[in-house]
Amino acid sequence: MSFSFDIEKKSTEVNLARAGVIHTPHGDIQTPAFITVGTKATVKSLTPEDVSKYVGSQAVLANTYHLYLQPGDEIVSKHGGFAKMMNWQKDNKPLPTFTDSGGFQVFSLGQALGHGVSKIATSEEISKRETIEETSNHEKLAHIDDDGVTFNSVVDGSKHRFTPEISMQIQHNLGADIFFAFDECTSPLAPKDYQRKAISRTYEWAKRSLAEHKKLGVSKATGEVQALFGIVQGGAYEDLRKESAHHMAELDFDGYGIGGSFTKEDMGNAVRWVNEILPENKPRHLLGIGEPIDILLGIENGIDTFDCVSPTRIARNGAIYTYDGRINLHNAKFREDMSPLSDDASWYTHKYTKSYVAHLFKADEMLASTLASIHNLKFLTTLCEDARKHIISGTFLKFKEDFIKRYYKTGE
RNA sequence: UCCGCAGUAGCUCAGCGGUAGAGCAGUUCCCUGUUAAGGAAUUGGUCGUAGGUUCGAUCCCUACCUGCGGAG
Repeated sequence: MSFSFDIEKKSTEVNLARAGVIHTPHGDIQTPAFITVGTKATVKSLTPEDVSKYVGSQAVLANTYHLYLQPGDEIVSKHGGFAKMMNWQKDNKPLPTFTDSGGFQVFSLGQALGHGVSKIATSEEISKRETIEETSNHEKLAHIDDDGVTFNSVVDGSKHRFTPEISMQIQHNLGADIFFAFDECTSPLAPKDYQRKAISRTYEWAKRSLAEHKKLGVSKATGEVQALFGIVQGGAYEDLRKESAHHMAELDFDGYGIGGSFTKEDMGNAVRWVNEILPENKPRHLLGIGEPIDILLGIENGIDTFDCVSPTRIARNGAIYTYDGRINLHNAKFREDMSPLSDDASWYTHKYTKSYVAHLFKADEMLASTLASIHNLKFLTTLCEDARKHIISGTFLKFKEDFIKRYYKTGE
């Protein structure tokens, strides 16, 4: 069985939104869908059963950079791929997986390291970018050239090199159903001419990724066909985004990722510029995004799948999503709040009070991270499921507006 | 009863003749292809009580109170 994508229903209200199904050798993904991040072949603080059963995640995304360094992609391959290694399945049936190419680490361990630079910037920060000078070579853990990236391991400091070819070889060992071309993710604070250079480099790397993938054939780990997605870059610039989208659209990828940096205000626009160009019949993944509002904007503008560390990261630090906005369980007012974490009785986290989970956070208990992570992942997973239903029933816009009205009513 | 030691932020403790600091706790904030169970900000004190010395006492002196240890 191989890879394909069916569009089940195009939105009757907005041009780009659609509900679909991604078929993979390890099961289907109903889209739009939130893909849970398990960087090192584990979703932090959760068992695979938590993720499949209590969250209901359809797929997990792991990272090439991290698994290459630890435990090493050859070991992952000996397990039959990272899905098997981490026991990612439900009722003994395999579930789909993604791997990211390691391109993002070029940014997060390179230009961004030590600067507190996020890939999401405000336009204000971008206008002040000249105050951010080039990081000195001693501080950076990654150095980019046209052929690839040389970097130092965050595990032990040892020196390594990624090229598009090496990323493909590693990802064939990791064995995900869907994996990404090796790209360069730029800082939102990088000047435009650098971002222009980065999209042509990403284009060259995309062609090399595709060629290497074809040469390698099926996954070494699973013996199955893998789908390769090309990545569109271009920062917050409309012309660069469109140029990059045209680059990728002309290549024979199975689907597309939209990566890189956006301004908070322009994310929906950037996604629309790109998705109006990308071929309609191929799935589109928005890399590393999702706050609830961003997910709705992405779906409206033609995104099929998302992944994001935010739900689990903020969960580990005490924050959870609610339909009335994000709350911080460290706040004193939750000490005696007897209401359930989730109002929905069908959710696993309905059984726990805010007071209890707040206590777990204050006591520094591991279960706090577990419960909050289950909750936040369930929230985003459900958000995507609900969006899907409303696209099919033709009521997406009202659903989106109602959600946003309620979510932002109380704060921000 | 005597001797010694100690009383400084909610807790554990620094400090010093020029009207006080830290860590933790507390109170908040931040996190978007995870170097993240991470990071940041910030509120708290008539320095045990009462006198005295001094230009000036949390610091030196006296008494008292409280706690701990020792002697009896």
